[in-house]
Amino acid sequence: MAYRKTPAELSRLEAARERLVACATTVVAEVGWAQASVTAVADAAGIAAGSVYQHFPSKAALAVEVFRRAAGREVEVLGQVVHGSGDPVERLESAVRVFARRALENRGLAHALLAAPAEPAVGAERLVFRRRYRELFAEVVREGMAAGLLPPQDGEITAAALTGAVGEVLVDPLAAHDADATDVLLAELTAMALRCAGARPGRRPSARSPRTP
Amino acid sequence: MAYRKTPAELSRLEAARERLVACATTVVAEVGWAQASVTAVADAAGIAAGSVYQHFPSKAALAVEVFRRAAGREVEVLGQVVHGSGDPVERLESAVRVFARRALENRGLAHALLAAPAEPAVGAERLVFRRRYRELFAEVVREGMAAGLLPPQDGEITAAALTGAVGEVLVDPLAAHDADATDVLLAELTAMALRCAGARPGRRPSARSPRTP
DNA sequence: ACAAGAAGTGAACCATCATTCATCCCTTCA
DNA sequence: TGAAGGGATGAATGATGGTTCACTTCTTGT
Repeated sequence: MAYRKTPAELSRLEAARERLVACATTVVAEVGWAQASVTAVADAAGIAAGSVYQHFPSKAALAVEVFRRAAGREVEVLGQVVHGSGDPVERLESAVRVFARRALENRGLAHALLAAPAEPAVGAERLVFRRRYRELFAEVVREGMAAGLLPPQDGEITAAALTGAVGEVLVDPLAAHDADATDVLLAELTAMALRCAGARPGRRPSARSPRTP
Repeated sequence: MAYRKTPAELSRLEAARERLVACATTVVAEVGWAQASVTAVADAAGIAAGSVYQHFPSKAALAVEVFRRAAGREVEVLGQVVHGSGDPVERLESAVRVFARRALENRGLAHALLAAPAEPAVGAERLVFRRRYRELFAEVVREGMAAGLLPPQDGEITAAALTGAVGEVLVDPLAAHDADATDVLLAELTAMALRCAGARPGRRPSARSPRTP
């Protein structure tokens, strides 16, 4: 009799689950949470609707997993920048640039993570991750104040403002889509962010084309 | 026979419609769009669910009307401040303070207008009004630049950032609710906004308690 | 006061999905 | 090879909530 154990069969299960999460992420990035029905997601993954429940107890659980994975990646990347090298102001500038660039590279996903209407479970998760974004920005702002590079301010509020500001600029169809316009947008955004935190202007003119990580 | 004409009966109809919109606004401010079912709204207005369709062809139409009224009031008030007296920087500061204060005074409504998940029709309307907010901020930023009070920048981007920043700070449960904390929050917010637009600091120390319209 | 017409009612209707489950099929082990 | 244990299936189920409509109630003008 075939007992419930399976040597490499488990990996097939795990792979199917991963594939499901990946496909669901794609669907959500393309059509938003509201249009991402269980059927649509299952179709995209090439499985039946019922099979989704082999991997997740509910649609909400799948949605939360999708959100956590995607948002976690962003927080991870942002954390690397914020905790990287350079003075606090440089790191703040890099953080905003990286945050914005990644969002511009995958607008659909950025919209889903930051703004798209979603079920309550995802909304709650969104608040959690927004706070993480904010905490990262707040850290570097506080460091900048401690180093005397930024004027006294409430780091939390500045951080919240930066999160909201970048999101607002990115989310609705304001900027063009060609690479040149993207560079200009990034330059304006980072300049705005530095002003917002009170960094003294006129350090570097915020170079356009050369690669600035 | 009573023909379809009605002298003062029309006003009763109009009053009922107004009452419906007002009650729906209250419900939305209290429980959000998602929980504001036709039944709930009708109950709040003291009418039957079916009667809603005497005044609006669909729930979406009612929702859009509710949104337009409320958001229109905000745009109106903001426009008065932006087109009021004082130098551009003063008007920018006032605009942010008024925007934020009004939102703090009615958090539920602010959340509904700025962030709460909503049906597509309301989402579309939200984009329209966000653009109006932005245009107002952008105007005063451009004036500030023309007057040499603000450094060169993309007024649209700064305006979008201000809208997003204020929304972000206000919307999620960050700030306390007592009057004192509100004053501090408003002071920090306006200071952040002035930095964000690049206004030279140190003009007025942004008084706390005295009434600053 | 009465008839006609409009507004109000709320239970029934219908569409949309998430979820379930009887069944099928594939893999595993004797 | 064959039987058994689970994953996979997808049509049926159920819940939710917007919308409709046959009927009641109210107002109006004769």
